Amino acid sequence: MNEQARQKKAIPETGAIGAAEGEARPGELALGAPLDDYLPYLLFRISNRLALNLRSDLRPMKMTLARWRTLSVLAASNGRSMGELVDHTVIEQAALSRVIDQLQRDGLVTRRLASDHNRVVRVFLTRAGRLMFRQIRPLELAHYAQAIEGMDTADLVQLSALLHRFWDNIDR
Amino acid sequence: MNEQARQKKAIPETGAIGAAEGEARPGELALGAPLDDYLPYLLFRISNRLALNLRSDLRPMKMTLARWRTLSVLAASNGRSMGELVDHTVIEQAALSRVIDQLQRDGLVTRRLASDHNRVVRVFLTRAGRLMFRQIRPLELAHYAQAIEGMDTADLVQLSALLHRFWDNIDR
DNA sequence: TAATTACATATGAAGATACATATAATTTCT
DNA sequence: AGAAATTATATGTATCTTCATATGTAATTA
Repeated sequence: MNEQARQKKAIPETGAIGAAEGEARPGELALGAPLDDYLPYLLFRISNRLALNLRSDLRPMKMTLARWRTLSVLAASNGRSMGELVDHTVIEQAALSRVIDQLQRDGLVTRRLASDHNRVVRVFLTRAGRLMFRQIRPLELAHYAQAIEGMDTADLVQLSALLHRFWDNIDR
Repeated sequence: MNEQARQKKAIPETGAIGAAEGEARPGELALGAPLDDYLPYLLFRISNRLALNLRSDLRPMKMTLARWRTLSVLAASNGRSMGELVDHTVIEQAALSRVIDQLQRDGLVTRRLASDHNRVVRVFLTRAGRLMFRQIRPLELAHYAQAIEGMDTADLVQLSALLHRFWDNIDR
């Protein structure tokens, strides 16, 4: 990411090369249209850049993104079932199962059968898990502070509201 | 994702279990604070849900998300170098190299040495690549249409502007 | 209540990604 | 110009994710 950043601003958003070859006929999807304003693509890039940036902080403490997000969800809402974690983390069930394996191996969470339903597994942070969360969260928040630089509360409230509407539309 | 959707609305955002254990002392990061309004987390969930939804459409045509996004970037801006593609797709260099391998194997792109710099590789869509793009794009746009249901142009312009500011802050 | 279906989680195998490093082409420095 | 540093891309290896399916538990039905 570092080397790439240096050259970034030099890249034209729509190359003459591509535009020449991909001219759209009327009624057809434009091949040479810029992607930058397409919201899903913008959202994706933001999310992945944030992930990329955070990863460098996570690496020294042997933490991966999937594990970190899972830890965060548990920090906000301990004792969730696997299924609930799947929904909250947006990690696939099979992957989540192994994410929890790893967190458990590292002593950060424990699995316990739900008292009422013997097929439901609930996941709990351990003391070490809570400690790890408290240790990493500030690093994440530092990134966030940079991301919202120059944006005031009204902007953020607005952005949050719009994103929630977006989310409600796709989450089903 | 389907089974999970059914139970989703029943999940309380902050569990009493977690809240009880993770009470924050003054000046400390809240352990039991809801994650839902934390923007990076919201962005991540949106991005991943979109990805998850799209993947089911991509699967039948043997297309993966990384390959699709790369194809999209090339459709918007053909003949980019590997490095430029890394920036635009936010896929890591090593991963992108193999993504291009695959696309090339499938006959959707070709690699060509840049005429002036013998170490930069430029990537071009083939006819088949353009066809594939035109075939998949409508599916993606259908998802998008659903995502922005109920949002008017002003909302979208606003959202886009805010996200661009966010992006500019983190992209370096 | 035995059989059937649905649900929650786990696991094997294949494929994809990440990290470190290799290779090769330029550029910079002295 | 020659040596050292930089840049662009590729590749080996370990780890992670995905897809398909297995396993065990609970709910439904005949």
